[in-house]
Amino acid sequence: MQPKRRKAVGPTASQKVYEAVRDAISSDQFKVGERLTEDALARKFEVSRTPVREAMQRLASDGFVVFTAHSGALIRGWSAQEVRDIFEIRANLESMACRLAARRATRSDVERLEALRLEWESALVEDPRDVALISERNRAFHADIFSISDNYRLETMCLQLMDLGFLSRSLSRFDQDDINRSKQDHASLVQAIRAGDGDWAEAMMKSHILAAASVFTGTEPS
Amino acid sequence: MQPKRRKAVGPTASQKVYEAVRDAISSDQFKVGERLTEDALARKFEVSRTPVREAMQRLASDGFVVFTAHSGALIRGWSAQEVRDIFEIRANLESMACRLAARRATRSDVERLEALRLEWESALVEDPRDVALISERNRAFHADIFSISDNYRLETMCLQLMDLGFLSRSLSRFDQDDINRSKQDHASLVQAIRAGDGDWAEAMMKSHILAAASVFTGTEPS
DNA sequence: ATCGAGCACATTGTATGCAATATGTCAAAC
DNA sequence: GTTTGACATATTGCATACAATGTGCTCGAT
Repeated sequence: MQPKRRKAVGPTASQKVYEAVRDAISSDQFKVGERLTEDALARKFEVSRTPVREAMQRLASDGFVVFTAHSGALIRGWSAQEVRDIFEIRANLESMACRLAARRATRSDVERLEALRLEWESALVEDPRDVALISERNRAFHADIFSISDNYRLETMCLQLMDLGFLSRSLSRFDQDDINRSKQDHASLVQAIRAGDGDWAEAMMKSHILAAASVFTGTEPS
Repeated sequence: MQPKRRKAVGPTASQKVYEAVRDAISSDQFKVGERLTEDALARKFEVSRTPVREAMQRLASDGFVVFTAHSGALIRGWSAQEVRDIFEIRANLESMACRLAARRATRSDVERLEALRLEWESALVEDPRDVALISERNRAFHADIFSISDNYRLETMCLQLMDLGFLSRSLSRFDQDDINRSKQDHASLVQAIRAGDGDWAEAMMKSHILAAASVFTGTEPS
């Protein structure tokens, strides 16, 4: 509960549109190839086209939409090749972050991470069908590792890749074996980081991600 | 020489401003902390503030400027820590690209890469003080490796990191030994890729970048 | 002299209008 | 029936005006 600032002016309209549309894309609320017309979004959020355009620019920069001049923004889809490429990069970057995290984690970092892991497991046990909640907590767990790595740029890049949108789609393809493996992976990750064992942590994360990739690869949605 | 397209309409004003400012930042034409006011840029490029704002958004997204609401864009500087972080990431990502390039390079890829290497060496020999040209050709050489890796996303990310701006600043700190080592590194890189030896190529690139990092690290400009 | 409140100015954020461009439709030619 | 061109419409790109916010300065109190 942070102190209320005087003149606590909210985020700008542009920012709000950006976040709303980004979250909508991440949670798969648009169809691939769907066109995002500025007027429609402007009406929907009750702002003018200007902040909408700025939000679109940023979304395009992040890779959520493709933006061609005079033609506007389309929700982009991912070819099997692109999905494979992205998992390849994630396997490298996130395992790197994990190595750093193992080297740099304090005792309280490890405790917080473990708490996040348990929350994720709870969500998994309580309602295995609540993909949104499970994804959210999985994201929080991974994001905390990035944060512990204490390399801000790396953290940002990892988050960007993780948020590209097929995370929740990926989870829905997991069977029980995949879920059990993931549980074990997360537990081992915390253990490796707690032990300060960079090699272990790195290898663990790499295999964790490549396993997720193997579940996803070869499936072409929509 | 590409065929003239009908209706070859130029890039948009926003795009032109973006590229111009980005190149200006990359080639170190702004002082760190300098404020980029929209009006000033608009007058300079003879456009309105609207496309300038869009360019600023993208530059902020790329990490060239920091953009705080109601305060505008500042040329961002890099702490020693951030520079170290970025080199750390580059060492990982670019060596990954290099491994992929070694696996996937065709004969003509290797020939083109070797040609780029030789052009870079020429620039180095002809006028060692022409930092801009040498940087440009060094960039072309590395960029070609990214391209050969055939992972578009990876290519984009590597380019973004490489273009963050202290590349040319870095080069100016090289002494003769550093230059000789770089020449040897580049030659070995081509050799490793030609041989299709992913391990070698990856290790070579990693050491190449970490060596460059060690030259740069500990020096805090401006 | 130093500090703080308040006002004036500079700059950014947003809305709106118009110009430039793309997209879709329909008719005519083959 | 298919294709090609032109025209009408929809949508984006940019300019301008105004509102909201931040910044710095003056002026007065202590």
